[in-house]
This record gives sequence, structure tokens and C-alpha cells, in this order.
Amino acid sequence: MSLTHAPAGAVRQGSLRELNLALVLGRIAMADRPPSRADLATATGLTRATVSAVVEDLLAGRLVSESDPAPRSGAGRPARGLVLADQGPAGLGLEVNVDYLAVCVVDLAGQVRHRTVHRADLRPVAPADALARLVEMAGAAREDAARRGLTLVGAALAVPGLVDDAGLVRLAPNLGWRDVPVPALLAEHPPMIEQVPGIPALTVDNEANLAALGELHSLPPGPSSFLHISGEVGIGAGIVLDGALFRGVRGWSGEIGHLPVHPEGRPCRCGGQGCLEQYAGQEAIVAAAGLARAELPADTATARLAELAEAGDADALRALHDAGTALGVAVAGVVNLLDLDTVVLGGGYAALAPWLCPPVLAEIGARVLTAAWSPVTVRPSTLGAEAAAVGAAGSVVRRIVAQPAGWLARAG
Amino acid sequence: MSLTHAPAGAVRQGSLRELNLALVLGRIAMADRPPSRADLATATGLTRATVSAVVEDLLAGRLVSESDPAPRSGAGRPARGLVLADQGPAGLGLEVNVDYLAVCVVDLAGQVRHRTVHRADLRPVAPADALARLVEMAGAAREDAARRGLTLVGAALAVPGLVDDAGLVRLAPNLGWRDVPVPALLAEHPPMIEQVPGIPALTVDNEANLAALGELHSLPPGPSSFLHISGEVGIGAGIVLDGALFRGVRGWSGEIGHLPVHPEGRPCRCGGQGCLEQYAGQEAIVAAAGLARAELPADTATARLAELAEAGDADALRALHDAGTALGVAVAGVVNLLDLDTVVLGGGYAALAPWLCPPVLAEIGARVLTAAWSPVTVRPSTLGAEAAAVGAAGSVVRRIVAQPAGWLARAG
DNA sequence: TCTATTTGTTCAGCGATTGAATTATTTGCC
DNA sequence: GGCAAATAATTCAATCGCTGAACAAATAGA
Repeated sequence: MSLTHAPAGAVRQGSLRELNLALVLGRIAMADRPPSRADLATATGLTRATVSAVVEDLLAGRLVSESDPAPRSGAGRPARGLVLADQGPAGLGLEVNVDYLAVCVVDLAGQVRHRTVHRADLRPVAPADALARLVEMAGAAREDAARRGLTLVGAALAVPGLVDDAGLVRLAPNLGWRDVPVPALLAEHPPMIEQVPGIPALTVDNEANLAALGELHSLPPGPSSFLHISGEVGIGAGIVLDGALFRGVRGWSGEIGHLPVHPEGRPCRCGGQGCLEQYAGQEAIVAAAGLARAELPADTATARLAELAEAGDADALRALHDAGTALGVAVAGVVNLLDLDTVVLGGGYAALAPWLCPPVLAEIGARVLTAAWSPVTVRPSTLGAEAAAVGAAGSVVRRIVAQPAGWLARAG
Repeated sequence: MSLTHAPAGAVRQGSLRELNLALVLGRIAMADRPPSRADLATATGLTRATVSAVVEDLLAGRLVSESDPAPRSGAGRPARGLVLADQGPAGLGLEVNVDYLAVCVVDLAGQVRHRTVHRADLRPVAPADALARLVEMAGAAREDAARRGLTLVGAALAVPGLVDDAGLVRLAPNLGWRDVPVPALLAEHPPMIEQVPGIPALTVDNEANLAALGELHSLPPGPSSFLHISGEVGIGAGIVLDGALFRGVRGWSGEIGHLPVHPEGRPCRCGGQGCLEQYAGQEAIVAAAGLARAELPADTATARLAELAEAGDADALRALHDAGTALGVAVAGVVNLLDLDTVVLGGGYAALAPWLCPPVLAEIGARVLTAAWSPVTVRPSTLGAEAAAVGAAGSVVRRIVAQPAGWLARAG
């Protein structure tokens, strides 16, 4: 139905300004060139007077800054362009994964301004110790950000597992975590960010979800809907609808890895049979290609596989084709169900996309009813590794842009 | 992410009142007992003064009326309860299906105030003729509604097929429709409703989607998320997220019938193989139970099947168990993907639910990762036949409640 | 009957938007 | 070079709707 979703609570006099601050800032954020106040007035429907007042608040709060006038033909006083500030609030992105820790800082404009990756096998490390190391990295990131005039106002942590609303990691099988109370563990360290009303200090989320958000950031701005599939050991999907992540009733959406593709096929560790993960998971592909599983770490194995396929290795090509077909069966089901027009292959799939896309597209063409009228695009992710950390930081930034009033109230 | 979704456009001075009208009316609609102005003030966060002013507008516009005071213990001036008006604007629901036409009128409170069903095989009837007959029925409904003090302000049509944004029925296979421009055909008749700003005169939608909305109406008010599956000749799903129908990028979501459950299985008319429809569609179940397909019309066949199962007929029980298992495989995939906590079996499945639910639940238990922490409910629909028509009318009513300003501007 | 309590209304004050008028700054033409 | 046209941004009185507090209404219990 997607009715104009009214704000949940009461709309008081002051909310009016809050809403228009968000409206104008959002327009600036999604514009493809620096808009003038007049552009914003026509785009939003507000009067130029109101836009001027709103922009004044945003300038005072260091959320936007004026740029060189956008070149324009014809007579008239030249406009002053408005862009998101490269100083001011920023988001902190954290990621714990099987073989690395990552920290990054993203500014309002979505630029990655700081990035640190610490490679190590995290499986034998206790959750508290892993988080402590992450806090250490975050401290350095914070100092670096401060030198660049950035203030961290919120943090998001990506974890390869199921996370509930409170930030409790219920299960991260490949990491060996179970019922890890992340917020409580992090509360024992000094705070990593400066608290701002309206922006949660820390959110914890599934790695696949946040990688999808990262992808959203790298796209031309504006709402869009797509399915982002992270092919790692497990297979996770992030569902982005109208520019917002869809989390499901309890935040556990996206478990595409256990969609059945051969219902009477191989048993899966989830208890079911013939799950996608058993046919298109990284380990399954590597094994099918004849590479010994334990021989190489995950990312190296993927690179090796791409090399072999590039060289025309028959086993590798067949393994990739079979995996792509299995993936395509699952994706076709999802597209039939949700009517999405774009599928992004991310994580380990990104490097294998040249060989995975054709069979995926073939299955979509064969199984999706509406494919005839409305083509489905399948493409690799544009982000590299640590996409989830970038997406995590980006999720904080999106919150600031969507609710600038909190920051403005604080910063004056 | 589900950030506080701001209204899409500008927030002008008057929008403030519009938003608060919607806020207060929404609270009245979702309350389980008639709330007082004071209740609304505490619930919404507005002051009593504002609520009084807003309620005055709503009373003047005949959207709400005062009811007997809700009994309350203790001292104090007794409250005056507020309920949705049983006179005023109402929604018109229309349905064209394979073997009947249906028209109904739903008032603001969600009550069905008028209902007409015309049974006939619509397959040999030209779309224009079917719609003409529907318009005739709608005319009678309008007069009946007027006698009850109801004004029809919008119409929604349910069709068993794929409908695009403009109301064009791209394909309704079981009805034999293809590229039928419904709005244009209906525009040739006198208007069925009284146009109101903000409420579309006519929307056309998939029958399964609208049946899901009908189910939403029959639930205790408030946002909820569930998957509604209509088991007819085809199998359609309506996805309700947070009380709103999810339509997909182009409005073609819900094609669950072509989720693969046996990827190398029977060929399907969609071009794929092993689609759910081939194993849990009505024709498939009836055939598997040993009932000749052409012998009976669809609804009679379902009733017969239920009788046989009730009597312990082995073939019928086995057919239902197999269908339920196939359905469960598909549903488990959807639940894994979307993290829904409720599945409603509607349409032809409702009557067969006692035999379908157990195998569906079994597959969910076996295949859904999060089932251990958060149980999934599977239950039959509470609505009878013509659920889609009721849902269609309800969708109009929901629009009025979500955007009362349009009606108020008109009615004064 | 009187007091405590809760509901609903009235009214001055105020914040934010509006719309028109005004100022600022450039292009293009004579 | 100077002037008119055009576009951008600001200023300001008017207006709309919410707030907060005081007030009126209506009931239960002492």
C-alpha cells in the first residue's frame, strides 16, 4: 500500500522544522549536483523563504556547506551550490568477520575517510577479546577522524550471524559465537562515539544486511530496491526496499542460503535438505571444482577459482555453472515473490560474477513470470571487501541525514 | 532501516493539521475500546487542547461519532468515547473471478455493509461485458449504501492475475484475460463513486494481494506482518509488512506459486520446472486424490476433498499431506527470507487447513533456522469466500483513515 | 453538601511557514 | 559602457496551528 507513512508520534510545532530539515538535507544528499536554495524550493515545494531559513540552520550546524556555483547558462544572479559537509558528524563502521576485523569512518557525503583492517583468524579468539581489539582500532579511527574535523556520532557493528533487536548475537556459526551480548561487552570500554539525541550509540546487525546497505550507498542516490547476495561460507541476502533495509519481523530476514533448491538433496547443517548453501556456498563450489577445501583460506580460494575459470579449466567452469544454476533457482523464487528488478552479487560472489551471472540469468528467464515484461538485472557488487563495515558506517550516516535535528540540537 | 519515514513532500503549515488528523483518526481506528479525548492525548503525545480541536474537525466531517461513555471506575467527569462513524465515507470493493462477480461496501469501521455475489462462469465472457455487469451491481450497491448514509469515495477491483501500476491487467490466465485496460473500460460507464481529493477513484490489484488485506482487516487492529497464501487454481501470496501490503517494484510481488519445490520435477506452464503450483495447486491436489479434474467446479471439489479427508479416505489424506509438504518447503523458504511470524492459509486452502497445517509446520520446523527461538504460526483465514472483494473495499477505507484531510476538505 | 478527581474547553502566546516586496548579482543587448 | 531583463536570496508582516495554563463540567466518595 505504501501510503504516505506519517511520522509515528505526535506532530508538534517543532516537528515541522525537524521534518523540513530532514526533507531539505535529504534532497541535498540525493542530488546529483549541488542544488541551489531555489532548486531545493522547487524540488520540495517549500517556499524559498523557508528553504533559506532551513539551510541557514544546516549551515550553522555544519551539516552542509556552500560550494562553487554550479555552472548555468542564461542571465541572473548565480546560485550558490549546497553540498553535504565534509566536516561535522560521521559514522563509525565496525566489522567482525571470520578472518579479519575492520573499522572505517564514513562522512555525511558517504565518503570513506578512514579504514583499518586487521587480518587474523578470529575463530579461536573469545568474543570479548575480539571486541576489545576492535575498540582499540576504533579509538585510533576516532583520533584520525577528529584531525579531519569529523565527530563520530554513532557506531554500527557487522557480524556474520543472527542478531536480535537488542544487539544480542544469537548465533554466528562460522565465527563460533553463540548468545554474545555485544552491547554489554562494549559498554565495559570507554565510549567510542559522542552521543547525540536520536542517533543510537551502537547498533549490531547481520553482515549481509549491512553489505547490502553499503551497496545502496555506492549507487546513484535515491530510493531503489534490490537483492544483495553475499556469497561467503554461508549465503546471506540483504533485501533493500525503496532505499531502506528490510529486516523482517524480528530482524532475521535474508536467510537465502537455506532456500531449498534440491528438496531431496544433500542434508544441510540447518536440518533441512538440499539447501542452496550446499550447492552454491563457497565451500561447495571450491570442492566441486576439485580444490581441496582446507588448502586455502576463503578469499584466496575464490581468487584461485577465478584464475582457473579465466584459464578455461573445465572443472572450475562446470562448478561455477552448477553453482550459478542453483543460485538462479533460488533467486528466481525470490524475484517471483518480491518482484525485484535488480540482483547484486556481493562478497565472494563479486569476483566470480562473470561466470555466475549467465546461469543465474538463464534460470530467471525460465522461471520468472514477469521477466518478459520487465527484465531483471544481475550484476556484481561495486564494493570490495569489508563492504559490511562501510555499510555499517553508512547506516549511521543515513540516520543523521534522516534525522538532522538531534545533531543540530547538540551542536548549536 | 525503517527510519521514521517522513512525509514524502513538503511539510507546510497545513500539513501539520493533516498529519495530526490522520494520527488521531488512526488511533481511534486501532483502539480496542472507544477512547476519550484524554486517552488520545496521552496516546499520541498531543495536548488535550489540540486533540479537542482535531476531534472537532473529525466530528464535523462525520468521520467519527461520540459513543456512550466507556465505563470507568473512580471519580471524575465521565469521558465521551469516540468511535469511527457508521455513516459517512465508505469503500467499494469489486471482484472478478473465474466463477463469480462480487461487490461489497465496507464502512470506516471495517464492517461489511453490503454484499452482492453473482455466480457465473466468466471465462467465456468478454472483459468489457464482465465489467459492465460489475458496474451494474456497483450501482445497486451505491444506492443501498446511500440509504444507509454511506458515500462511496473510492473503488478497488480484485482480479486473479498480474496487474501493473496503471491498472492494466497484463495476464489473468485462469480468466483468459490478456492486456485488459480496466480503467479505460470502466471510464465508459458513469462513475461509481464520488471523487475525493487524495483517494484514487479506482485501483486494480491482484486478488491474492487484496485477500491478504482483507485478512489484515479481520485481525485485531494495529500493524502486523504475515504471509497470506491463496490456494486456488494458481497459488498467490499477499505479503503484509507492518500493516501495509508489499507490492514489489512494479506491483507484481507474491508469485509464490512458481517457487521451485522440485527443480527437476514436473514442467510448469510458466516455463520452469517443479513449481509449487504443480504440487499444491488445487488441480494437482484433486488429481492426486483421485478425483477427476473436470468432474466438479473448483469450490465443490475442495469441499468434496475435505469430506473425504474427514471420512479418513487414504488417497485424499495422502494427497493433502504431499501438497502440505510441498507448500511447507516453499513457505519455509519465504520465512527464512523474510522472517515472518505468521502464515495464513486462505482461499481454497482455508477449508483444507486442518490437513495442510501439520506438514507445513513440520517443514518449517525442519528448515527454518530461527524457528527454535521464534515460533511460526500457521492458521486458516478467518474470512470466507470473496475475501478479495472485502479486502479491496477495505483498502479504500484504509486510505481514508490514513488521509482524512481529503474527505474533510470536500465534505466541510 | 463538599472535596477530590478527571474530562473537556477557552484563550493568550509563540514558533514556523507563507507570499509579496526588496535587495543582490549576473547576462545580454543597444 | 550603460541599462534592462533575469535569476537568486533575504526581509517582514500576516496567518495557521500547537502549547500550556487556567477554567468549566461532571461524577464518586466522604
